[in-house]
Amino acid sequence: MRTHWCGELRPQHIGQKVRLCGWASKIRDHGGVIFIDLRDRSGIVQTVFDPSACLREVHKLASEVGSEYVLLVEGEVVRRPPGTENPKLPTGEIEVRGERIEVLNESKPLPFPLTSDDADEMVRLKHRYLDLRRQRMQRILELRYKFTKAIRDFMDAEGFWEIETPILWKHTPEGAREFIVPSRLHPGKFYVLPQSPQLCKQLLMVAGVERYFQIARCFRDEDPRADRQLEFTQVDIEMSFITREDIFDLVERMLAYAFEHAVGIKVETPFARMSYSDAMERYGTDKPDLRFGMEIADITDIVANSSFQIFSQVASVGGKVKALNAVGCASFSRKDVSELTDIAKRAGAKGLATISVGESEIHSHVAKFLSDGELEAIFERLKATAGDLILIVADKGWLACTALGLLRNHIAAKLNLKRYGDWKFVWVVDFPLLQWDEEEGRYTPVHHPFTSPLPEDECLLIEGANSALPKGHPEHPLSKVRANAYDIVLNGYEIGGGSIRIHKRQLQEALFKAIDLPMEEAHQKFGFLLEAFEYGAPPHGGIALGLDRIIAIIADTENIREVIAFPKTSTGYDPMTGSPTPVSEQLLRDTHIRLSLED
RNA sequence: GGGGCCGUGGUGCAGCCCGGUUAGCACGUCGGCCUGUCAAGCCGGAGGUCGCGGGUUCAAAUCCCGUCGGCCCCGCCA
Repeated sequence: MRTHWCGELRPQHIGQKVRLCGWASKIRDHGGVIFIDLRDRSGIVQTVFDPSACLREVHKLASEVGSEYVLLVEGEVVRRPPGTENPKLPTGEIEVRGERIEVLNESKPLPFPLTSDDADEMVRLKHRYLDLRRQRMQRILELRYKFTKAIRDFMDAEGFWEIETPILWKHTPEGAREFIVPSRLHPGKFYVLPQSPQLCKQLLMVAGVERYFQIARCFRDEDPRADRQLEFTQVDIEMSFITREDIFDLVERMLAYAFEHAVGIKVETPFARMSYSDAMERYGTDKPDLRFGMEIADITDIVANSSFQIFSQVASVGGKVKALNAVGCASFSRKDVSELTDIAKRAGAKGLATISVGESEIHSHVAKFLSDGELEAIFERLKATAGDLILIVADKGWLACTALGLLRNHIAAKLNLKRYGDWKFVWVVDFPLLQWDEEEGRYTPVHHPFTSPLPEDECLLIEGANSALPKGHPEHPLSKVRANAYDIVLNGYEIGGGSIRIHKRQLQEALFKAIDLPMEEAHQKFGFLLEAFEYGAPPHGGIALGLDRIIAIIADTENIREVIAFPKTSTGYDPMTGSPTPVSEQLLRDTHIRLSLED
């Protein structure tokens, strides 16, 4: 139908007759000359219908065109008259002199403007097919395609096979709440949609596939957030006969390749690395944003004996006094500071001490309790100079760090330190393998129950079984086992995580014992995997990357719905189709389901 | 499960605090004029149960209660 794309026309096409297809984006009818901006996937080009240069009926047809009419326009590419070029358009030096116009379809007036970005999201989602017509959304769709394409190209070159795994899967307790699918052929029984292809990809390793990947859809029936959806996509990878170094190397090269080939962004490799405990100590989070400094410092030793009772008391019971230098924030208003205090309190801190450093004086409600020597030592440790604002939280170590971590992010956002175009990847390693679950009264896996411990920590798993210390105690061997697991973090967002898996029965049994999962029950839940592991399972490990989140970061949006073609609202509703909906009585009967709705 | 913010013609907003004209503005839309615009311009018109229900009041977009929907956060997300 067409000879060219609208957006590709340049001065080099001048003189050519072209036939274009697209939508009428913007119409400027001067009574005489009519301009119609014709838009297709590639961009926009101005078409002109001049009554002195085209047939009368062509001009009449053009005058009847409405917004978003679907058009076929034929004409000659000409240079725009001097002074009328539009530098805002890539095609702005030329225009198409319309000689023929055909209305392929009409359009009703639109429910929201396609030319601005601030329409109500609900309306956009209801008419997503219109929303996706907008150039910004098309760029995102294109970016997402190019990114996954690059990943496929790269993984192919590395010898990986993309293998599809079942969507109808088996219910396995632990982990996220699952979506269930009733079985018509097995009355009263259900499939579930996979939270991730985790177990499948491990079975593929037992199967000798060695190098697997998949752009995999995953489903979790948890409350969505700005950066979460009920269904999302992960780049799922698993390899045999490797150590975590191999995974790091592969993923670093893969991301560098995809960033460069999809978006032209050069990414520095190798990525930074940081232990979990380091991340918590220095940044107060397991997903530090390394685009800016402002590290958290420990000043417990400086103020342990100070006359400020809150500090000395916390120190004497094993707590920590942590501080952060909000560089250049001395001028924060009372309101700003009270906002900071609220954030700290939300994290569980009892309060926030601040010291505002001036040229010759300091402003602080705690300074009078601190000696000059103590103040000097604090300034020195935080490299504080005039104009800075020091924030101090005294509490249990991890709580003080977490509170300051939140403040660090808040202040950086306020000071505009989270700059777009800065790509700071970091591997966070050596997570604890287990965490104590107060409610359930047992240890639970931080990652998942097939994550191996660091080789040097395996003995702690055995020791743990015989320890005299109460479970949950921070010094209990089981609290101290580090996992051979890793997260990858980009600009403060966790974009993926993985581990080297357990592949030996003995270690797996020790792990189940540590989390108080009887072998019998383990077999009920994961029997197929445990059995598979008895037939020569190779050492293996892998990672899963959150594709939606990565695309969102590149597209510079906090909202993951922006990078999903047909997303759902934060209650899991789809305004376009109206789903979820009730189903017919017949379908319920077929699938042996009786509803018991309250009220 | 809990908390915060929001809901006013098709779209984006104002009005709400301190109740009282015909609910205002911009965009879009419709009609007219207009031969170089690109946020085209000028003139005119249509379009609103102020999310819904209840209450207070002589009187409610405005105050109160409830409810529905949206967004964000905590819990949750191995």
